[in-house]
Amino acid sequence: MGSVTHTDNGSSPAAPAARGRAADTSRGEQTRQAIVTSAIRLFGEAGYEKTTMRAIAADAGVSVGNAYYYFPAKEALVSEFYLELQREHLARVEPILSSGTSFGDRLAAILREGIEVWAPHHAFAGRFIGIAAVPGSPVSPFSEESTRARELATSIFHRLVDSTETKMDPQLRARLPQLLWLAQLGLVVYWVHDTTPGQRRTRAVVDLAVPYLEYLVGASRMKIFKPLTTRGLALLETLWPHAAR
Amino acid sequence: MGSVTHTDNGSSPAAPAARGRAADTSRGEQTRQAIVTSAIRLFGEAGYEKTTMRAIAADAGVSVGNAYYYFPAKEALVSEFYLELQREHLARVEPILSSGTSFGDRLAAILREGIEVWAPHHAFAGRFIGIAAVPGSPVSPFSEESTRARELATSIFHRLVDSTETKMDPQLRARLPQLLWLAQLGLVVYWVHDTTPGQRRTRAVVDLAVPYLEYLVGASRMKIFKPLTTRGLALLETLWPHAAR
DNA sequence: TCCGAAAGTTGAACACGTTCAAATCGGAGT
DNA sequence: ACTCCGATTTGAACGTGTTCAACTTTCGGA
Repeated sequence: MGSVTHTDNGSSPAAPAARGRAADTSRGEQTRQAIVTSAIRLFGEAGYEKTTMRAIAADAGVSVGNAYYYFPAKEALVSEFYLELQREHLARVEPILSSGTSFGDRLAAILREGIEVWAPHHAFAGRFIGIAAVPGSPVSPFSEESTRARELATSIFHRLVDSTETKMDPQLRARLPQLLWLAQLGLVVYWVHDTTPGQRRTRAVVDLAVPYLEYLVGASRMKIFKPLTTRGLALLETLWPHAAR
Repeated sequence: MGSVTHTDNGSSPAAPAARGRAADTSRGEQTRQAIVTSAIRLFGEAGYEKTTMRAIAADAGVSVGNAYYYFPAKEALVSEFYLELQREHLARVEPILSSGTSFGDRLAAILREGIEVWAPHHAFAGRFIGIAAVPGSPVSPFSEESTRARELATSIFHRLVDSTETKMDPQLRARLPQLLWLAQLGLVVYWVHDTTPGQRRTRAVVDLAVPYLEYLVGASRMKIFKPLTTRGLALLETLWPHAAR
């Protein structure tokens, strides 16, 4: 869980006078990490609301004000939590991508691992989605700030698609990673609202949806489905122009 | 805008001792309305965060505590705002449903009117979605509490589908209203995040998506599309069992 | 070795959402 | 007219996220 190489994410230790931007002064980075660690643990233990900034600061052994020196708001700490889980997901996905199984099997495995990683934090995820859904938020999956995280996520599907031999419409192939990312987004929203024990409903949806997607993808190369594919992709192009990754 | 007949919604004036449930004691209802009116106006003027409970109470001429006698939280007032706009949308949709134009034209008109109604509150809608997205929230479109609002919304699409003569798979016809509701939900999410001036991107999406949907619906009765339709509906059935309206 | 500026840190203070014990009101029953 | 009793109303108080002016530490260069 914990010890994953920390990719230098965009979050800044310097809210004031952000010009210096040196790699990481040992002291500052240490404090920052202490805060993040405490926040993640407390969020996981007590949820979002119950975990107060004062508690996080106390647990990390710093003052409240100091936490705000490194993070502009409580929400920013949530995004650290998210990054932690995304790294975990990424690590678990690696062997799946390397495996030689079919497109559908690997897609299902990727989605299931995502659910698995988040499962212990279902309650927290509800709050998280509330924060991520508001447009201005840096945690929003559509925001400028999360471009990196978005690319990281789509890169998974890029590798999946690139390494699959399933025949499909070439235009679709080019766009499939983004479509899968969107599908995953929808799945997450569904999962968060899924109150069945262990979110078993969501798992059932995956079981059904993945073969369906596989079928659709395969069908895309058939002549009769061309208009469906083409027009769908045209819609996607309006929705999400290809230039903007 | 303002003077729409007030359908007796579920919100309660009685947080404490809610058993009596009499129609509406003149006094209480008057206070309640004053608070709602002030809240809606201030939300519209200054947004969600900027509008404080103290300001709402002051504007309505009551004490802060009194506002909490009628509404359990600030969020509850947001749902009043939402209801107001939904009523407005409903009113505008009425003539559209009665019009004899094609399925697609009416669907597009319905969606466009929705955008029109919300357009002045784009910023506010961002916050609103953040609140609605969290599972426990009574404002969540999937929550128990908003069953009524959900039914009201789907009823629009029910009437649209029932009064359309477009040929389509009968199974699909039975489920189409819910699918359209889901599509509308997606559109709203997209619109909220659409930063193009006047949200013109969203309008373009409607222009493209509606004919596409019309095409898909029409195609559903063709033999070659049967598996696509059937399996899609099976997925929907898992996702959202028909029994649970 | 010392200085000064930058980085880091502090805790009190502020504004806000929310709670609650107490005060007030209004009308039904006598 | 009087008395209850529930419905309504109040405002002070609490806990929270956030800000900020002041303080301390660090460290490169004279």
